[in-house]
Amino acid sequence: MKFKENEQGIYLYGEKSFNITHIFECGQCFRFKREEDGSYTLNACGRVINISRLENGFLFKNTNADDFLNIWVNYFDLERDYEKIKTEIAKDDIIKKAVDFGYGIRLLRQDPFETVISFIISQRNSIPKIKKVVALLCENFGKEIDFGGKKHYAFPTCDTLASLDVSDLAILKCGYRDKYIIDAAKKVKNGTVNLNKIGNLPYSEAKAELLKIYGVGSKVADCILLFAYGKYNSFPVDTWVKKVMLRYNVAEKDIHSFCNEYFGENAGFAQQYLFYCERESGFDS
DNA sequence: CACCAGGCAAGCC
DNA sequence: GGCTTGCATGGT
Repeated sequence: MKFKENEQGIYLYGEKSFNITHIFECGQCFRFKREEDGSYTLNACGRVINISRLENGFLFKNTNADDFLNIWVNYFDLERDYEKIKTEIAKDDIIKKAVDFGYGIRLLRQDPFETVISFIISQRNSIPKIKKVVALLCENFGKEIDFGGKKHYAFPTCDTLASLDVSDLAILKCGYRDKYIIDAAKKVKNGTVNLNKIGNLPYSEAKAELLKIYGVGSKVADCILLFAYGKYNSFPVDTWVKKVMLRYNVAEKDIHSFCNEYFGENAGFAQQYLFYCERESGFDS
């Protein structure tokens, strides 16, 4: 991981496994906007940055060396060797093609509470709809952030959401998920669910802690463990992944055991390449 | 009109 | 434990 600080921000270079389209469009994160110039504006960690692709690297605007080292290196998982992971998991033509297609994916280290709420919203929703609902949630209940002459909004705090009533979320038009959001915020606030200890728990215990939340099931818990806590043996199974696994001739009930055996401790990375390729490329024969 | 979207809880057995 | 059904909303 190599970078330089300049008057515009941070220039990241020499990293093959980094592509802003792959990172943001692969369905792990919902608070970004693709600008007309092809750059991406990201809202995360209470900050707003803009990332654009240059000839041999990427320019991160609205940051500096301190913030980059303290926040964004961790958020973008920049110290991990993705070339090595991709080589290890590319065991057949299906996963090889998916890795080639989404070669620049990185699994982000997102905020646990934001990830819990976002993936509660994600259930039985399309990604564009999820982005709309999350944006409305932030605009209505998040703290204002100024960037580029525009107003942006941080993700609402747990305290703020825990103080609301289900009816306060009617403006989100998120359907039956409104009560799940309130339940999650209240259980995190009163300590029924401890998001701080999950990172130190083994996979199954960490998952059990998340399943205490009304509206969090197996798939949403797996997404939270993978996208917020870096539990890379987690393998979320949704409708797209089920489609891919049909090509491996694996029955739905056997997907987890098969993938943990086949892809090993890096199953979560494989899942994300497969999901992105299946959804974006019309991979079918 | 039907069917689907990064599923889940509740009610059965 | 597994299987079935209802579920809010918007897009195609």
